[in-house]
Amino acid sequence: MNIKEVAAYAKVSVATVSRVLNDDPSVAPKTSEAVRKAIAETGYVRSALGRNLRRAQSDVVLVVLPNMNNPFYADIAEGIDSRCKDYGLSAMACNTYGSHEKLEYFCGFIEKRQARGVIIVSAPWKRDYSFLEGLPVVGCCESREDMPCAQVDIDNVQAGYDATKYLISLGAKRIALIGGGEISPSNIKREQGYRLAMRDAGYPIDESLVVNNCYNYEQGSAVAKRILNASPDALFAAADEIAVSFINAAQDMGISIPDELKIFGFDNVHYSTFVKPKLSTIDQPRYEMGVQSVDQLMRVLEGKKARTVMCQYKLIRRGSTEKGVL
Amino acid sequence: MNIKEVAAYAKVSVATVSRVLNDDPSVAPKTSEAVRKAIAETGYVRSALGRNLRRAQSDVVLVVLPNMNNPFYADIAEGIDSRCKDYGLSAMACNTYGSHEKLEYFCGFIEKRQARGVIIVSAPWKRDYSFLEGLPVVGCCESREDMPCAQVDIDNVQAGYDATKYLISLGAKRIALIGGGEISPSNIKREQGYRLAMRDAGYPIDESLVVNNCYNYEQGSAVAKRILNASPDALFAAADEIAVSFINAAQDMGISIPDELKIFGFDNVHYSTFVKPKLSTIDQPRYEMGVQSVDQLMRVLEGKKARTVMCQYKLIRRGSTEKGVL
DNA sequence: CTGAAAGCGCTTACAG
DNA sequence: CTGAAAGCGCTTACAG
Repeated sequence: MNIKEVAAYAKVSVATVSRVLNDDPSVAPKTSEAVRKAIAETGYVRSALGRNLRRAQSDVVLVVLPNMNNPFYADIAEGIDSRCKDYGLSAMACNTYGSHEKLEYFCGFIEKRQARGVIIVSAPWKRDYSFLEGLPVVGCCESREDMPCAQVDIDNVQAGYDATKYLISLGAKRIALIGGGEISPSNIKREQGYRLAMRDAGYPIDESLVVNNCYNYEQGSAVAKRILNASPDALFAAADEIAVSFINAAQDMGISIPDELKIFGFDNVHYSTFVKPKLSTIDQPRYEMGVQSVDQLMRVLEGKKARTVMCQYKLIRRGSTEKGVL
Repeated sequence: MNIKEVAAYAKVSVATVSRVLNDDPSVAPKTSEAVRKAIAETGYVRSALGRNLRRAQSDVVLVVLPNMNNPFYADIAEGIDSRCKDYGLSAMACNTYGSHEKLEYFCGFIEKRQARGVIIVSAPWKRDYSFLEGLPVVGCCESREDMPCAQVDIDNVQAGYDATKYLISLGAKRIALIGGGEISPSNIKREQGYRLAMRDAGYPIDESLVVNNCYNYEQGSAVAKRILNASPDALFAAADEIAVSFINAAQDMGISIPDELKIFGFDNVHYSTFVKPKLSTIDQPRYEMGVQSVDQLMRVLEGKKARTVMCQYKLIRRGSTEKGVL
């Protein structure tokens, strides 16, 4: 069933059917009604292919993200979904699994006219991003200088600084840092913040307490013993999952939290409250960051100047750093 | 830049450019080379819109799922991604947030010609699924009789039976059941399996130990005290998140696990090993289920008979049910 | 208020 | 081996 058949069924021209489909007010009420009746009776569904080809634009926004394992992305996606709907667009998520080739492949959907724009959530960490130049693309999280597009993020240097300063305010002096990928922009910034705060407090950093390239629970557990044996009095992990691995490792070693060791994470994922004590962490406004990403993408699409947006994070105090706190 | 301009640039017809684009072997090597050069020099990217309209098909498979919060879906998505690639298709994920309207909306992409087919992961729980009749759609998880399409799932009745029987084999007699949605097909089946196993063992079910509509950690925590005060000797939760909430609640009440209470979950999500003791659970072959879903979808698209596939699950024994087990 | 016609960017039988 | 032409399903100026 195509528009021509519906037109014949309703005894009008295809132009008229098209006008009804597009709510053109110039169509006479009676004609419009007849066409709607024909559409209903035939079960006709307009082909987006014909329409999009003719209008030279798609109504799909691609959300390109590393994978769906991290629930951190879920709220961002929800913000994107919601705001896209406001603009009459549909968001669809594609996984790169960290592959730069896949990122390029999905961005290619713009040029192939299958997507109106792309929101890149936590871009893979290496490589050249110059191919994004001029494309309707917005980055969300893992913002970086060499990405030629508007980006949405939090101030990770400040967040790392705040977290460390908070631990210091609780009396910590020997603070371990367990970081993620050495080339991850956010990780680099969080470490910068950590180092600034330690310097400002006048505390030396014991480099044996600093570890990087620690991505998941298993890797955290693997280095935990060595770090904990060096007796830090606090620990700042660049991800909640790592922090949780240290909570467990510390408890196995009979180290009491938060008395002997304060542990601080990052991201406030839902299971950060499943552990005991509950994890203190940084909460990023994930949903809002998704919304902002769409807004900036729309600015690009409308030819307006898009800008890089820094969102407000929250420091969440819980039992892993303070006794008696929820 | 369109195919016409490339043709002019290469001094050939658009037909020839199209043939080169489609690797038609009838094109003379020299001509082909010249066209490829033109494409490279002009930076031409073929419009998928024109191509898809002409060929009357899209190369996108929509993966419709409730949300991205549950890492359970991540592995399914990865299996789908991987298998789609084998078929030259691109998988894109869309969230319904449990809305039946959104499910219908996304399935509409098939009729709008924007998607070749749809894989519905964990369909929303109520309503009429007859609109799927005849569409190239496959269901994955939460399989149901009234869904007129091929489906991929595990045998949830048997899994519930096995889990319960396993707890019984460890000496449990008063086994609590904490279920999810009362109208979720998988939940209903797991409870069936539980009841069958209890009956086969000749143990009565204390209905005060059976709870449903318990979806998340908070809801688990909310009912935990009442259930635990009724002193079950084991507990089967229809989701790991619920099981974890009970591990924590039991420990708060001074109940020792697994000695006084054995706890069993479902799904083997990654944080089921973050807790202490580690959680015994049922592991579904998520990746494989994703792969199978694509295979069945391809059968539908090729006009072959697709079938409903039951995958093998694994019962994972850990410390929440047995002392000394990893 | 409505219709005939051009055209979006491709692919593919058909003819040569 | 290559090109001219039709046509996929729409939208939209243009004419009336």
